[in-house]
Formats: sequence, C-alpha cells, structure tokens
Amino acid sequence: MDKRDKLNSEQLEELSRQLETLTRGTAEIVPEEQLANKLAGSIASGVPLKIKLGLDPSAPDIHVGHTVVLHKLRQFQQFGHRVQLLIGDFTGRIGDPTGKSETRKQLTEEDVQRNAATYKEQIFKILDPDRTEVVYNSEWLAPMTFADVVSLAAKVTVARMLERDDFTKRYASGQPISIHEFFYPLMQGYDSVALETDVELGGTDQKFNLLMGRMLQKEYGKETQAAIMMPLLEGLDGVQKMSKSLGNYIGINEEPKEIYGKAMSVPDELMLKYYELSTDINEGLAELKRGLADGSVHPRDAKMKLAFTFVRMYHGEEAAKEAEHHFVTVFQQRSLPDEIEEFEIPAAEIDNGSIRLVKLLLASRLQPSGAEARRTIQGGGVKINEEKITDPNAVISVNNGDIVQVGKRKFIRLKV
RNA sequence: GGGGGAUUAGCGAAGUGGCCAAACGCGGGAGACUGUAAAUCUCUUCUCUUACGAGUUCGGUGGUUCGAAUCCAUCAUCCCCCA
Repeated sequence: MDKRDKLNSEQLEELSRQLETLTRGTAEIVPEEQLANKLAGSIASGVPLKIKLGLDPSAPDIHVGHTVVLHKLRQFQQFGHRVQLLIGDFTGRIGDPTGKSETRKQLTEEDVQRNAATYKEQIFKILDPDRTEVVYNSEWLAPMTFADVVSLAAKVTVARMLERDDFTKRYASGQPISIHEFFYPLMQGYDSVALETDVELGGTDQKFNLLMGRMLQKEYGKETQAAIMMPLLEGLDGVQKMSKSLGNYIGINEEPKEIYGKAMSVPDELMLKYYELSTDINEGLAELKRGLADGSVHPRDAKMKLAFTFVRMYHGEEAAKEAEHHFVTVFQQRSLPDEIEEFEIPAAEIDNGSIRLVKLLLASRLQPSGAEARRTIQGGGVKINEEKITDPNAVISVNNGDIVQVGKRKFIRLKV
C-alpha cells in the first residue's frame, strides 16, 4: 500500500524535500519506491526511520572515502531519522573474510573497544551523536547455537551465494573460496534482521550484502529494508578507490596542512564528485559546475575552496584559514612557511661548526638513508637558506636559524 | 591420495653457473614546466662509503663449485590438473 495517500499537502512537500536530498549522489537505491514509502510512513507517524551502517572494527582510521556514506547518514539525521552504527565486533573476532593477505589477527575485546572509541571520536565529527545508536553484533550473533546457524544458512542457496560478483569471479577462475566466507553476508544480513533496520547504507561494492539483508528480513517475517548504495570515491590517483593500503587517501585525522595539500592534488575531473559526496556543501554545486565548464571559475580556485572545506569540517574554520595561508605562501609564492619545525643538531655531529650535508639530512630525518640523501642532493632537491646545493659531499657550516629545505615541502630550522 | 607448476627488489615481470645489485614496466623520490591537477621532458630508485670501493640481496635451510638468483637436497607457502 502506498502510505503517501495519507499525507496532507504539507507533508507531501516534506516528503519530496527529503527524497530530493536523500537520493542525490546515490549510485543506486533498491527499491526507490520502498524508500519513498518508508519516508512517507515516518512523516505520517512521526517515528524516525532506522538507518544502518556496518563498520569493520579492524581499521579505525577514517578517510574521506569512508565519509561518503557518513554524509548521507548525516542527511538522514537532519531529517530526524536515527542512525544505527553497527560495529562488527563479532565478525572482527572471527577473522578476515577474504582471508587472502596475511591471516588477519583476531581482535580481542580490548582491541574492539579501543577501535570503536577511535571510530566514534572521528565519526561524530560528521554524525550527530544524539541521533546515533552504537551497537555491536556480538550481542545477537555470539549467543546463537549451531542449530540457529544451520537454520540461518538454510535460508540461502549456494547458487544464490555464488551470484556475488566476487565469488563468481573467484569460482570461475579457480581461486579458493572458503565455506566460512559464505557466512559474512549472512551475518551482515542477519544484523538487519536483529536491528529491524529500515534502510541500510553501503558502497556499491556492498550491494550483495545489502540485498542479503532484505532477503533475510523477509525470511524471518520482518519488514524489508531499503538499500542505498553510494558510489565509491576514487583516491588521489584518480583511478583506484580511496584506501589506506593504496596510500591515495585523505585521512580526516590528519594535520590541517596535510589535508589541505592532499585535497589540492585531487585530479580536476574528480573535484565535483568530491564536493558532492564528501563535503557538507549542498548548495551552489550546479553554479560551480557551470563556472568550471565555461571557464569563469578557475579550477584551482574551486579546488582551494574544496581543500578549505575539508579542513574546516575536521579542524574548524581557523585551522582552515591557516592551512590555506600556508599553502599560498609555500606552494604558490614559493616562499618559506611561517612556522618551521626546529631541529637541534646533536653536538657530537658537529665538527668545528660544520657538518656534512648528508649527515645532517639523515640526522634530521629529512631523508631515510645516506644513499637517498646523496641522490636527492645531486638531483637538485636540497636547499640551504634558499640556495641550492648540488655537491653530495658538501660540508656546510651551520648557524643558528639556517633553513634546510628538501623538495618542495620539507623544511627545518637549525638550532645549534 | 596421485601428478605438475610457482616463489626475484614496494608491485608486476625478465634472468636458467661468471659480463647480475639483477633488464623492462608500474609505483616512489628529485628537477623542468605549472594550478602540489592533467599531460610532457630529464635524472634517480638495496645499504654503507668524501672518493676509490665495500657489504648484504633473488621463499627458508644445508650442500656442489674457484664462482650460484641460476645446479642438488630438504623444508615452507601458493596455484593447477586428476581422484
């Protein structure tokens, strides 16, 4: 039945406002009808929807890629809905689903607690804690008996399981698939049964698991959830999805300068996608797009605003201004930054007021090895007091306050 | 249970007794250009050494040899085929 029929015109307006915002930027909604219907029901009854996001408790460092779903959740919260933040502690304690790389160590209770705390601290920079409920799936998964598990497993066929893209490929190419891997989608799906989730969010790579939730809810006689898939955000390389292991990420706990700088190296083509999916800016994107297209907005300026926004979201307005100032002076005007870390040369290294340059770079950790330091010097990457030194054997006399620069971005001020 | 194959630097991949610190590509670093975008060009890419040079690498261990990433034995891990 269509719950929209019961809404008055004011409520209908509210519904279309919610739908407009909530569907924006999504990759796919299954089924969209159902989402609209649930929203309508919520508006009519005043009961907020339960929106679930599952988190893997083993990697608590959040980067901008993760924030895509978080921003969508935030939008739900702004309309009054409630978020169920599911920490997959049970899953984490069993081990790694794909089991490919080194067998991931099983997390202990303390690991999980610590990671969860770190998660929350970061996540609440985006989400509203008052409308978020943090839950752990060990609560209902741990007490299940083997009979319960078998009965859960009986609800899904092997053929259905093998439909998952990942499994299809591995099965076809003869890669091994362990039986226990079949349980991960089941567990995730069962979470939705236990939580009576209305809407589950995830990346497009989570499609199978999200649909599993719908299926199991139906099997267990519950109302099914709607699934919202968000696009995966490509990382700084512009090709592969943002991930920590690929090193193409912007971490939300990083230093303001780092965040700003990394944001500036986002490929132009992805700028709008970043704006849409990973910032809290909802208005004005169409104009920005037009401006970029007709050349009235310089892509660099648009990107600076993006970088500013990132820092502002995670460190506040002041830090954002500072980061921007730093960027302009150091990278655009090519002058020295306002603040430079000091490095005190150990007295033992100094010989008669001088030190070998290679040693200095090594001691100050500006370079990881002597050989590397020599190469960088020969390549013209080292300056002292803005003067390039290219002799790898150079012995320099050190004075208090001398500035040593490696590459474009690493500086230290010497203290003798 | 039987048979076959693989394991080389961050990754991919050549190399099958000395000319191998190990081709090449990617990735990384530096320089030029610039908007710390893209594209392009140059150099560089185990460690130590001011230099000359030296040391440690090719899954682990132990051998053969004047000499091994390359041959032998053994162990480990992964993959394929058959049952």
